[in-house]
Amino acid sequence: MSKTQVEEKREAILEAGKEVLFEYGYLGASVDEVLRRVGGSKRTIYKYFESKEGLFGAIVTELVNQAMQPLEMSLLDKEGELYATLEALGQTYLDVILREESVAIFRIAASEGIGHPTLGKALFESGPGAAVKRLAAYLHHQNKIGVLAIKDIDLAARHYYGMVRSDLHMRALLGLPLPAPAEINRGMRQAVASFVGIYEA
Amino acid sequence: MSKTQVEEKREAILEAGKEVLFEYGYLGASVDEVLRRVGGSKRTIYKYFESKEGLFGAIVTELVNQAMQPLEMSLLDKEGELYATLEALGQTYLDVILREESVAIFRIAASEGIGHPTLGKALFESGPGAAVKRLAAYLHHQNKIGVLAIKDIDLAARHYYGMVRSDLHMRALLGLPLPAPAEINRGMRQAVASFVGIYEA
DNA sequence: GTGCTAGGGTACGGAACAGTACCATCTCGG
DNA sequence: CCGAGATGGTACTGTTCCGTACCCTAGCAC
Repeated sequence: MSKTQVEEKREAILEAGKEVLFEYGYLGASVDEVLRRVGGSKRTIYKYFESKEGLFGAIVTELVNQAMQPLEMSLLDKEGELYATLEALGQTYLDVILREESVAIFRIAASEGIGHPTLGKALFESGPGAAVKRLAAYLHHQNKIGVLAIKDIDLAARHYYGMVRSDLHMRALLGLPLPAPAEINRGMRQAVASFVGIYEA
Repeated sequence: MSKTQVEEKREAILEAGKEVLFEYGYLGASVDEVLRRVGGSKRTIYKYFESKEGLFGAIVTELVNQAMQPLEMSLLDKEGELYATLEALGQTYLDVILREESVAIFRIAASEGIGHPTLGKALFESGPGAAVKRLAAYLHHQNKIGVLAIKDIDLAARHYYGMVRSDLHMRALLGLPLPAPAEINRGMRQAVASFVGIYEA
Protein backbone atom coordinates (compact mmCIF):
# COMPACT_ATOMS: atom_id res chain seq x y z
CA MET A 1 0.00 0.00 0.00
CA SER A 2 1.46 3.31 -1.07
CA LYS A 3 2.24 6.17 1.22
CA THR A 4 -0.51 8.36 -0.14
CA GLN A 5 -3.04 5.68 0.60
CA VAL A 6 -1.75 5.44 4.12
CA GLU A 7 -2.05 9.19 4.50
CA GLU A 8 -5.54 9.09 3.07
CA LYS A 9 -6.62 6.59 5.66
CA ARG A 10 -5.14 8.64 8.43
CA GLU A 11 -6.78 11.81 7.17
CA ALA A 12 -10.09 10.04 6.77
CA ILE A 13 -9.89 9.04 10.41
CA LEU A 14 -9.08 12.59 11.44
CA GLU A 15 -11.91 14.00 9.34
CA ALA A 16 -14.45 11.57 10.74
CA GLY A 17 -13.08 12.24 14.20
CA LYS A 18 -13.61 15.94 13.71
CA GLU A 19 -17.23 15.39 12.77
CA VAL A 20 -17.81 13.17 15.77
CA LEU A 21 -16.11 15.69 18.01
CA PHE A 22 -18.35 18.51 16.81
CA GLU A 23 -21.47 16.44 17.17
CA TYR A 24 -20.87 14.84 20.54
CA GLY A 25 -18.32 17.03 22.26
CA TYR A 26 -15.08 15.83 23.75
CA LEU A 27 -16.51 13.59 26.42
CA GLY A 28 -19.33 12.28 24.29
CA ALA A 29 -17.10 11.43 21.35
CA SER A 30 -16.33 7.74 21.00
CA VAL A 31 -13.86 5.74 18.96
CA ASP A 32 -16.65 3.37 18.02
CA GLU A 33 -18.62 6.21 16.48
CA VAL A 34 -15.60 7.27 14.44
CA LEU A 35 -15.25 3.68 13.34
CA ARG A 36 -18.87 3.54 12.22
CA ARG A 37 -18.23 6.49 9.90
CA VAL A 38 -14.78 5.78 8.60
CA GLY A 39 -15.31 2.04 8.36
CA GLY A 40 -12.59 -0.55 8.64
CA SER A 41 -11.12 -2.09 11.72
CA LYS A 42 -10.64 -0.65 15.13
CA ARG A 43 -7.11 -1.91 15.07
CA THR A 44 -6.33 0.46 12.20
CA ILE A 45 -7.31 3.47 14.26
CA TYR A 46 -5.16 2.30 17.13
CA LYS A 47 -2.31 1.86 14.68
CA TYR A 48 -2.31 5.59 13.96
CA PHE A 49 -3.34 6.85 17.35
CA GLU A 50 -2.32 5.63 20.72
CA SER A 51 -5.64 6.00 22.43
CA LYS A 52 -8.91 7.86 22.40
CA GLU A 53 -7.13 10.71 24.13
CA GLY A 54 -4.42 10.63 21.49
CA LEU A 55 -6.86 10.70 18.60
CA PHE A 56 -9.12 13.47 19.79
CA GLY A 57 -6.24 15.35 21.35
CA ALA A 58 -4.52 15.47 17.95
CA ILE A 59 -7.69 16.71 16.33
CA VAL A 60 -8.24 19.38 18.96
CA THR A 61 -4.73 20.78 18.90
CA GLU A 62 -4.73 20.83 15.12
CA LEU A 63 -8.03 22.68 15.16
CA VAL A 64 -6.76 25.24 17.63
CA ASN A 65 -3.74 25.90 15.49
CA GLN A 66 -5.69 26.18 12.27
CA ALA A 67 -8.85 27.93 13.33
CA MET A 68 -7.15 30.97 14.82
CA GLN A 69 -4.42 31.28 12.24
CA PRO A 70 -5.72 34.46 10.52
CA LEU A 71 -5.53 36.27 13.86
CA GLU A 72 -1.87 35.43 14.23
CA MET A 73 -0.84 36.56 10.79
CA SER A 74 0.34 40.13 10.86
CA LEU A 75 -1.75 42.59 8.93
CA LEU A 76 0.59 45.38 9.83
CA ASP A 77 2.15 45.40 6.39
CA LYS A 78 -1.04 46.65 4.85
CA GLU A 79 -1.70 49.48 7.20
CA GLY A 80 -3.91 51.96 5.50
CA GLU A 81 -6.08 54.68 6.79
CA LEU A 82 -7.07 54.40 10.44
CA TYR A 83 -10.72 53.53 9.92
CA ALA A 84 -9.95 51.08 7.15
CA THR A 85 -7.35 49.30 9.23
CA LEU A 86 -9.51 49.04 12.30
CA GLU A 87 -12.45 47.85 10.27
CA ALA A 88 -10.32 45.27 8.52
CA LEU A 89 -9.05 44.00 11.88
CA GLY A 90 -12.58 43.89 13.24
CA GLN A 91 -13.94 42.08 10.21
CA THR A 92 -11.18 39.49 10.30
CA TYR A 93 -11.71 39.01 14.00
CA LEU A 94 -15.42 38.42 13.63
CA ASP A 95 -14.95 36.17 10.63
CA VAL A 96 -12.59 34.01 12.60
CA ILE A 97 -14.32 33.72 15.94
CA LEU A 98 -17.83 33.31 14.53
CA ARG A 99 -16.89 30.53 12.13
CA GLU A 100 -18.60 27.28 12.92
CA GLU A 101 -15.33 25.45 13.53
CA SER A 102 -14.07 28.14 15.86
CA VAL A 103 -17.25 28.11 17.88
CA ALA A 104 -17.08 24.34 18.12
CA ILE A 105 -13.46 24.27 19.28
CA PHE A 106 -14.22 27.07 21.72
CA ARG A 107 -17.08 25.10 23.17
CA ILE A 108 -14.81 22.11 23.59
CA ALA A 109 -12.05 24.14 25.19
CA ALA A 110 -14.51 25.77 27.57
CA SER A 111 -16.40 22.70 28.62
CA GLU A 112 -13.69 20.10 28.71
CA GLY A 113 -11.15 22.38 30.24
CA ILE A 114 -11.17 19.75 32.92
CA GLY A 115 -8.81 17.06 31.74
CA HIS A 116 -7.26 19.32 29.14
CA PRO A 117 -6.13 22.26 31.26
CA THR A 118 -3.78 23.81 28.74
CA LEU A 119 -6.22 23.78 25.83
CA GLY A 120 -8.09 26.87 26.95
CA LYS A 121 -4.90 28.81 27.38
CA ALA A 122 -3.61 27.78 23.97
CA LEU A 123 -6.86 28.74 22.30
CA PHE A 124 -7.06 32.09 24.00
CA GLU A 125 -3.49 33.03 23.31
CA SER A 126 -3.50 32.02 19.67
CA GLY A 127 -6.88 33.67 19.16
CA PRO A 128 -8.18 36.67 21.06
CA GLY A 129 -4.89 37.12 22.87
CA ALA A 130 -2.95 37.32 19.63
CA ALA A 131 -5.50 39.72 18.17
CA VAL A 132 -5.14 42.04 21.16
CA LYS A 133 -1.37 41.98 20.96
CA ARG A 134 -1.41 42.75 17.28
CA LEU A 135 -3.87 45.61 17.69
CA ALA A 136 -1.86 46.96 20.61
CA ALA A 137 1.22 47.14 18.42
CA TYR A 138 -0.71 49.04 15.81
CA LEU A 139 -2.22 51.41 18.35
CA HIS A 140 1.20 52.02 19.84
CA HIS A 141 2.40 53.16 16.44
CA GLN A 142 -0.62 55.41 15.94
CA ASN A 143 0.08 56.87 19.35
CA LYS A 144 3.65 57.67 18.37
CA ILE A 145 2.74 59.38 15.13
CA GLY A 146 0.15 61.46 16.90
CA VAL A 147 -2.99 60.04 15.36
CA LEU A 148 -4.26 58.56 18.59
CA ALA A 149 -3.75 59.44 22.24
CA ILE A 150 -4.25 56.34 24.34
CA LYS A 151 -3.06 55.96 27.90
CA ASP A 152 -3.60 52.26 28.49
CA ILE A 153 -3.10 50.68 25.09
CA ASP A 154 -3.71 47.12 26.19
CA LEU A 155 -6.97 48.00 27.90
CA ALA A 156 -8.09 50.03 24.89
CA ALA A 157 -7.39 47.09 22.61
CA ARG A 158 -9.41 44.77 24.80
CA HIS A 159 -12.27 47.25 24.90
CA TYR A 160 -12.11 47.55 21.13
CA TYR A 161 -12.52 43.83 20.65
CA GLY A 162 -15.11 43.81 23.38
CA MET A 163 -17.25 46.22 21.40
CA VAL A 164 -16.60 44.43 18.13
CA ARG A 165 -17.50 41.11 19.72
CA SER A 166 -20.55 42.69 21.29
CA ASP A 167 -22.78 39.78 22.29
CA LEU A 168 -22.20 37.96 19.01
CA HIS A 169 -19.72 35.40 20.27
CA MET A 170 -21.86 34.66 23.28
CA ARG A 171 -24.91 34.13 21.09
CA ALA A 172 -22.94 31.82 18.83
CA LEU A 173 -21.66 29.80 21.77
CA LEU A 174 -25.16 29.36 23.11
CA GLY A 175 -26.49 28.30 19.74
CA LEU A 176 -28.63 31.38 19.19
CA PRO A 177 -29.13 32.79 15.69
CA LEU A 178 -26.88 35.64 14.67
CA PRO A 179 -27.98 38.86 12.99
CA ALA A 180 -27.57 39.17 9.25
CA PRO A 181 -24.00 39.87 8.09
CA ALA A 182 -24.94 43.38 7.06
CA GLU A 183 -26.22 44.07 10.57
CA ILE A 184 -23.10 42.58 12.10
CA ASN A 185 -20.98 44.75 9.85
CA ARG A 186 -22.93 47.83 10.82
CA GLY A 187 -22.33 47.16 14.51
CA MET A 188 -18.66 46.62 13.86
CA ARG A 189 -18.32 49.90 12.00
CA GLN A 190 -20.12 51.70 14.76
CA ALA A 191 -17.66 50.18 17.21
CA VAL A 192 -14.76 51.47 15.13
CA ALA A 193 -16.29 54.93 14.95
CA SER A 194 -16.82 54.96 18.72
CA PHE A 195 -13.30 53.78 19.35
CA VAL A 196 -11.73 56.43 17.15
CA GLY A 197 -13.98 59.02 18.74
CA ILE A 198 -12.71 58.09 22.18
CA TYR A 199 -9.02 57.97 21.47
CA GLU A 200 -8.27 60.30 18.55
CA ALA A 201 -5.63 62.87 19.36
CA MET B 1 -40.77 10.76 58.07
CA SER B 2 -41.53 14.42 58.31
CA LYS B 3 -41.90 16.71 55.38
CA THR B 4 -38.82 18.68 56.27
CA GLN B 5 -36.75 15.51 56.23
CA VAL B 6 -38.15 14.62 52.86
CA GLU B 7 -37.26 18.06 51.61
CA GLU B 8 -33.80 17.75 53.10
CA LYS B 9 -33.19 14.53 51.25
CA ARG B 10 -34.35 16.04 48.00
CA GLU B 11 -32.23 19.12 48.50
CA ALA B 12 -29.22 17.01 49.38
CA ILE B 13 -29.64 15.17 46.10
CA LEU B 14 -29.90 18.44 44.23
CA GLU B 15 -26.86 19.84 45.99
CA ALA B 16 -24.75 16.78 45.29
CA GLY B 17 -26.04 16.76 41.72
CA LYS B 18 -24.95 20.36 41.30
CA GLU B 19 -21.44 19.49 42.43
CA VAL B 20 -21.27 16.54 40.08
CA LEU B 21 -22.60 18.66 37.26
CA PHE B 22 -19.93 21.30 37.80
CA GLU B 23 -17.17 18.74 38.00
CA TYR B 24 -18.07 16.48 35.12
CA GLY B 25 -20.30 18.56 32.85
CA TYR B 26 -23.71 17.57 31.66
CA LEU B 27 -22.69 14.56 29.62
CA GLY B 28 -20.06 13.38 32.07
CA ALA B 29 -22.33 13.60 35.08
CA SER B 30 -23.68 10.27 36.31
CA VAL B 31 -26.38 9.25 38.71
CA ASP B 32 -23.98 6.80 40.32
CA GLU B 33 -21.58 9.60 41.13
CA VAL B 34 -24.37 11.57 42.77
CA LEU B 35 -25.25 8.48 44.73
CA ARG B 36 -21.68 8.08 45.93
CA ARG B 37 -21.82 11.58 47.42
CA VAL B 38 -25.30 11.74 48.80
CA GLY B 39 -25.38 8.13 49.95
CA GLY B 40 -28.47 6.04 50.23
CA SER B 41 -30.22 4.03 47.58
CA LYS B 42 -30.53 4.62 43.90
CA ARG B 43 -34.21 4.00 44.22
CA THR B 44 -34.56 7.09 46.38
CA ILE B 45 -33.13 9.29 43.66
CA TYR B 46 -35.49 7.79 41.13
CA LYS B 47 -38.34 8.42 43.51
CA TYR B 48 -37.76 12.16 43.34
CA PHE B 49 -36.57 12.38 39.75
CA GLU B 50 -37.87 10.52 36.77
CA SER B 51 -34.53 9.95 35.10
CA LYS B 52 -31.01 11.22 34.73
CA GLU B 53 -32.36 13.82 32.34
CA GLY B 54 -34.99 14.81 34.86
CA LEU B 55 -32.50 15.19 37.69
CA PHE B 56 -29.87 17.22 35.94
CA GLY B 57 -32.45 19.08 33.91
CA ALA B 58 -34.07 20.28 37.11
CA ILE B 59 -30.72 21.39 38.47
CA VAL B 60 -29.80 23.21 35.28
CA THR B 61 -33.05 25.11 34.93
CA GLU B 62 -32.97 26.07 38.59
CA LEU B 63 -29.42 27.33 38.18
CA VAL B 64 -30.31 29.38 35.13
CA ASN B 65 -33.14 31.02 36.98
CA GLN B 66 -31.10 31.74 40.08
CA ALA B 67 -27.69 32.64 38.70
CA MET B 68 -28.85 35.51 36.55
CA GLN B 69 -31.45 36.84 38.92
CA PRO B 70 -29.64 40.06 39.87
CA LEU B 71 -29.58 41.06 36.22
CA GLU B 72 -33.33 40.80 35.95
CA MET B 73 -34.08 42.88 39.01
CA SER B 74 -34.65 46.46 38.07
CA LEU B 75 -32.16 48.91 39.43
CA LEU B 76 -34.00 51.78 37.82
CA ASP B 77 -35.44 52.90 41.12
CA LYS B 78 -32.06 53.89 42.40
CA GLU B 79 -30.98 55.92 39.44
CA GLY B 80 -28.38 58.36 40.54
CA GLU B 81 -25.78 60.26 38.71
CA LEU B 82 -24.91 58.96 35.23
CA TYR B 83 -21.47 57.64 36.04
CA ALA B 84 -22.58 56.07 39.28
CA THR B 85 -25.49 54.31 37.65
CA LEU B 86 -23.47 52.97 34.74
CA GLU B 87 -20.73 51.82 37.08
CA ALA B 88 -23.24 50.12 39.33
CA LEU B 89 -24.76 48.32 36.36
CA GLY B 90 -21.34 47.30 35.14
CA GLN B 91 -20.23 46.08 38.53
CA THR B 92 -23.38 44.04 39.02
CA TYR B 93 -23.02 42.61 35.56
CA LEU B 94 -19.45 41.51 36.12
CA ASP B 95 -20.21 40.16 39.56
CA VAL B 96 -22.96 38.00 38.12
CA ILE B 97 -21.37 36.65 34.97
CA LEU B 98 -17.96 35.99 36.51
CA ARG B 99 -19.31 34.07 39.48
CA GLU B 100 -18.19 30.49 39.53
CA GLU B 101 -21.73 29.16 39.29
CA SER B 102 -22.55 31.37 36.36
CA VAL B 103 -19.47 30.34 34.48
CA ALA B 104 -20.28 26.70 35.12
CA ILE B 105 -23.87 26.98 33.93
CA PHE B 106 -22.71 28.94 30.92
CA ARG B 107 -20.26 26.22 30.04
CA ILE B 108 -22.99 23.64 30.29
CA ALA B 109 -25.41 25.65 28.21
CA ALA B 110 -22.76 26.24 25.55
CA SER B 111 -21.44 22.73 25.33
CA GLU B 112 -24.52 20.66 25.80
CA GLY B 113 -26.71 22.86 23.68
CA ILE B 114 -27.18 19.71 21.72
CA GLY B 115 -29.96 17.85 23.43
CA HIS B 116 -31.02 20.90 25.41
CA PRO B 117 -31.67 23.37 22.64
CA THR B 118 -33.66 25.88 24.65
CA LEU B 119 -31.21 26.15 27.52
CA GLY B 120 -28.88 28.53 25.75
CA LYS B 121 -31.70 30.82 24.81
CA ALA B 122 -33.08 30.85 28.34
CA LEU B 123 -29.68 31.61 29.81
CA PHE B 124 -28.96 34.39 27.37
CA GLU B 125 -32.31 36.04 27.74
CA SER B 126 -32.41 35.94 31.52
CA GLY B 127 -28.77 37.09 31.72
CA PRO B 128 -27.03 39.29 29.16
CA GLY B 129 -30.25 39.84 27.23
CA ALA B 130 -32.06 41.11 30.29
CA ALA B 131 -29.11 43.34 31.19
CA VAL B 132 -29.14 44.91 27.74
CA LYS B 133 -32.87 45.53 27.86
CA ARG B 134 -32.61 47.14 31.26
CA LEU B 135 -29.72 49.35 30.23
CA ALA B 136 -31.52 50.28 27.02
CA ALA B 137 -34.50 51.50 29.04
CA TYR B 138 -32.20 53.61 31.19
CA LEU B 139 -30.38 55.01 28.17
CA HIS B 140 -33.68 55.84 26.52
CA HIS B 141 -34.59 57.95 29.51
CA GLN B 142 -31.23 59.70 29.53
CA ASN B 143 -31.74 60.41 25.85
CA LYS B 144 -35.09 62.02 26.53
CA ILE B 145 -33.85 64.28 29.28
CA GLY B 146 -30.98 65.41 27.11
CA VAL B 147 -28.11 63.87 29.03
CA LEU B 148 -27.15 61.47 26.26
CA ALA B 149 -27.58 61.51 22.49
CA ILE B 150 -27.68 57.96 21.22
CA LYS B 151 -28.99 56.98 17.83
CA ASP B 152 -29.09 53.21 18.15
CA ILE B 153 -29.77 52.57 21.81
CA ASP B 154 -29.78 48.81 21.62
CA LEU B 155 -26.47 48.70 19.81
CA ALA B 156 -24.97 51.16 22.26
CA ALA B 157 -26.09 49.01 25.17
CA ARG B 158 -24.53 45.91 23.64
CA HIS B 159 -21.31 47.79 23.01
CA TYR B 160 -21.34 48.99 26.58
CA TYR B 161 -21.55 45.50 27.96
CA GLY B 162 -19.05 44.39 25.37
CA MET B 163 -16.49 46.81 26.78
CA VAL B 164 -17.37 45.98 30.35
CA ARG B 165 -17.08 42.28 29.62
CA SER B 166 -13.83 42.90 27.78
CA ASP B 167 -12.14 39.50 27.53
CA LEU B 168 -12.95 38.64 31.13
CA HIS B 169 -15.84 36.31 30.50
CA MET B 170 -13.93 34.53 27.77
CA ARG B 171 -10.99 34.03 30.07
CA ALA B 172 -13.24 32.69 32.78
CA LEU B 173 -14.91 30.26 30.39
CA LEU B 174 -11.57 28.94 29.24
CA GLY B 175 -10.36 28.52 32.81
CA LEU B 176 -7.72 31.23 32.66
CA PRO B 177 -6.90 33.32 35.71
CA LEU B 178 -8.64 36.66 36.00
CA PRO B 179 -6.99 39.96 36.89
CA ALA B 180 -7.26 41.22 40.44
CA PRO B 181 -10.63 42.75 41.34
CA ALA B 182 -9.08 46.21 41.51
CA GLU B 183 -7.79 45.82 37.97
CA ILE B 184 -11.16 44.55 36.77
CA ASN B 185 -12.82 47.51 38.40
CA ARG B 186 -10.40 49.91 36.75
CA GLY B 187 -11.18 48.49 33.32
CA MET B 188 -14.89 48.73 34.00
CA ARG B 189 -14.64 52.37 35.05
CA GLN B 190 -12.62 53.16 31.95
CA ALA B 191 -15.34 51.51 29.89
CA VAL B 192 -17.94 53.73 31.54
CA ALA B 193 -15.84 56.83 30.90
CA SER B 194 -15.40 55.87 27.25
CA PHE B 195 -19.09 55.18 26.87
CA VAL B 196 -20.13 58.51 28.33
CA GLY B 197 -17.51 60.24 26.18
CA ILE B 198 -19.00 58.72 23.06
CA TYR B 199 -22.63 59.40 23.72
CA GLU B 200 -22.91 62.46 25.97
CA ALA B 201 -25.06 65.15 24.49
C1' DG C 1 4.16 -19.03 -6.56
C1' DT C 2 5.61 -17.59 -1.74
C1' DG C 3 6.30 -14.84 1.86
C1' DC C 4 5.04 -10.35 4.05
C1' DT C 5 2.55 -6.57 5.64
C1' DA C 6 -1.59 -3.51 6.01
C1' DG C 7 -6.01 -3.55 6.71
C1' DG C 8 -11.08 -5.59 7.39
C1' DG C 9 -14.40 -7.99 10.36
C1' DT C 10 -15.67 -9.95 14.49
C1' DA C 11 -15.34 -11.15 19.06
C1' DC C 12 -13.97 -10.53 23.69
C1' DG C 13 -12.53 -8.70 28.59
C1' DG C 14 -13.16 -5.26 31.71
C1' DA C 15 -15.37 -1.20 33.19
C1' DA C 16 -18.96 2.36 33.70
C1' DC C 17 -23.59 3.52 33.47
C1' DA C 18 -29.08 3.83 33.42
C1' DG C 19 -32.72 1.94 35.45
C1' DT C 20 -35.17 -2.03 38.07
C1' DA C 21 -35.87 -5.53 41.63
C1' DC C 22 -35.64 -7.30 46.12
C1' DC C 23 -35.27 -7.36 50.89
C1' DA C 24 -33.79 -5.49 55.30
C1' DT C 25 -34.29 -1.48 58.15
C1' DC C 26 -35.92 2.65 59.98
C1' DT C 27 -39.47 6.25 61.05
C1' DC C 28 -43.65 7.96 62.06
C1' DG C 29 -48.69 7.93 62.89
C1' DG C 30 -52.14 5.76 65.53
C1' DC D 1 -46.35 -1.00 70.36
C1' DC D 2 -47.42 -1.95 65.55
C1' DG D 3 -48.16 -1.64 60.82
C1' DA D 4 -47.41 1.21 56.49
C1' DG D 5 -44.59 3.68 53.81
C1' DA D 6 -40.05 5.49 52.98
C1' DT D 7 -35.20 4.47 52.65
C1' DG D 8 -30.71 1.78 52.54
C1' DG D 9 -27.91 -1.72 50.48
C1' DT D 10 -27.03 -4.84 47.10
C1' DA D 11 -27.55 -7.22 43.02
C1' DC D 12 -29.03 -7.58 38.40
C1' DT D 13 -30.07 -6.62 33.14
C1' DG D 14 -28.92 -4.46 29.15
C1' DT D 15 -26.19 -1.14 26.91
C1' DT D 16 -22.05 1.46 25.60
C1' DC D 17 -17.42 2.01 25.49
C1' DC D 18 -12.09 1.32 25.43
C1' DG D 19 -8.62 -1.42 24.11
C1' DT D 20 -6.89 -6.11 22.58
C1' DA D 21 -6.92 -10.54 20.16
C1' DC D 22 -7.73 -13.48 16.33
C1' DC D 23 -8.41 -14.69 11.74
C1' DC D 24 -9.26 -13.48 7.13
C1' DT D 25 -8.36 -11.02 2.61
C1' DA D 26 -5.72 -8.02 -0.63
C1' DG D 27 -1.84 -6.29 -2.67
C1' DC D 28 3.23 -6.00 -3.16
C1' DA D 29 8.30 -7.87 -3.47
C1' DC D 30 11.14 -11.36 -4.99
